[in-house]
Amino acid sequence: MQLLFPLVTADIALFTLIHQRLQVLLVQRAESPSSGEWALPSGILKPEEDDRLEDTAKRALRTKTNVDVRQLDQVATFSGATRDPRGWSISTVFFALLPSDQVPAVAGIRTEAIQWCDPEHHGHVLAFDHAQLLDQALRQLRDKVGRGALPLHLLSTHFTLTDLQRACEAISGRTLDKAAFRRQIKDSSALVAVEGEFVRGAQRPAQVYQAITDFVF
Amino acid sequence: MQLLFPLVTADIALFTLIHQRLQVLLVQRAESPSSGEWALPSGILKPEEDDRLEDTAKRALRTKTNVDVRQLDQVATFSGATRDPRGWSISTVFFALLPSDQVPAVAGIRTEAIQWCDPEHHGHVLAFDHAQLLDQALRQLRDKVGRGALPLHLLSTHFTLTDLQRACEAISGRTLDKAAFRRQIKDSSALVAVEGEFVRGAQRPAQVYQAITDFVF
DNA sequence: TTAGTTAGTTGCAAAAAATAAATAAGTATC
DNA sequence: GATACTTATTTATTTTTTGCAACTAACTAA
Repeated sequence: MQLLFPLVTADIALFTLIHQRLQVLLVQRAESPSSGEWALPSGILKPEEDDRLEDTAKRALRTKTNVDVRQLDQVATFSGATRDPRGWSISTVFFALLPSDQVPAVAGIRTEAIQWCDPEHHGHVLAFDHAQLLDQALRQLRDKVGRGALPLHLLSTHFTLTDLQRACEAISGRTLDKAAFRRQIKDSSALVAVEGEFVRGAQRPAQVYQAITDFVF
Repeated sequence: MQLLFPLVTADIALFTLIHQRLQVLLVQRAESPSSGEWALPSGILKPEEDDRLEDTAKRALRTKTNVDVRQLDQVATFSGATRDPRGWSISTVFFALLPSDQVPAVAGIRTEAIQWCDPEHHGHVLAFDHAQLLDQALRQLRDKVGRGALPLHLLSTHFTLTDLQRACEAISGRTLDKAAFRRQIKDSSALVAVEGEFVRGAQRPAQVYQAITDFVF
């Protein structure tokens, strides 16, 4: 069956850090088509409800995974007659970052299961062209961080510079130099030290930082 | 009136060089809404005709301006209930580059006029949110060239290194250093010299270059 | 006290980028 | 034909950025 109008969806690659590893949230589809297969969380546009496609994405995430995100980055829009068996479809892909302490444990309605997976070797065959969508989302996240953007949304509001460096390393997939990393942060002036607050361990206490008030990823 | 389904369009910012200046193609709309106002060339998705949104964009450009482009770069997708008076709409924006010797002179059907304009100071109030779309297209072009991509599609198949440097300067809006520019080109190895072919003037002849066969912008 | 651990800084060499200068190869003019 | 002029192309020099290693700081644990 061919639809007169295209199917319009918003898909999200939601990233988090678990044990210093970058993970992406996948859901097992509960409905046809591709029921039982794994995919990115996805929602169909509801013009009466959504102001913009960003809202479709947020709503989908809330409905299927009980997660609320504020920051969304648009990755790209995929379109065509064959990428979804229901017919001509348009999917705008976003990615979002979530601190590990907000990791959802409960599946939403109409979703069989949700799971955090390694975005590169997720071990599932993904439905539709979602493998490609995820690839591109991951690449865009890496490029952005590689160009100096600080993925603060992966961390709690208060964090140490080592926390942040570990996050960047998890994203880029390689270890970074401590001195160079701190130089870069000094230059960006996107962080402020929280005076008098430290994280203690079996070593010299680490200064706690937070984002400046008007920080944007 | 509110549509049940969103209006889906593809919009193009078509750039060229005229007298060493970067220009973008604007069209004067011949139909409602916003008839008479200036805008980016835009077309409505026809699922029966278009394989992907890229095809919608190419078709729109062909129809309205008699221009055929091969390379398209996706910029972003804009969406919302209020950006187009016809109702909930989705516009995926692309940009393309065209050599100045393929500049179209004739307006297509359903277009009152077409005009090459300075993309930053085009002197028109643009319809819908097209000023924003154009801004973002220009920014993306600049970023890409700033990261080392060579805008060969703005030039003829044969060109000199100075031609190419002028093109990059027109895009970035500042003068570039000759030595550094040539080093960058050597490193990229995206060009090959056309043996024995030179451009002559009142000076030392300039070596002619062309893109390698599998060049991608 | 001492060993161990991570935080944070400093110094330097290598690499890269920006700037300047020199050389090359032609045309136009005297 | 010599000289001036113009732009192409390369070479040299300086400055800035980056990568690496070492060093000091400040704590805990034994």
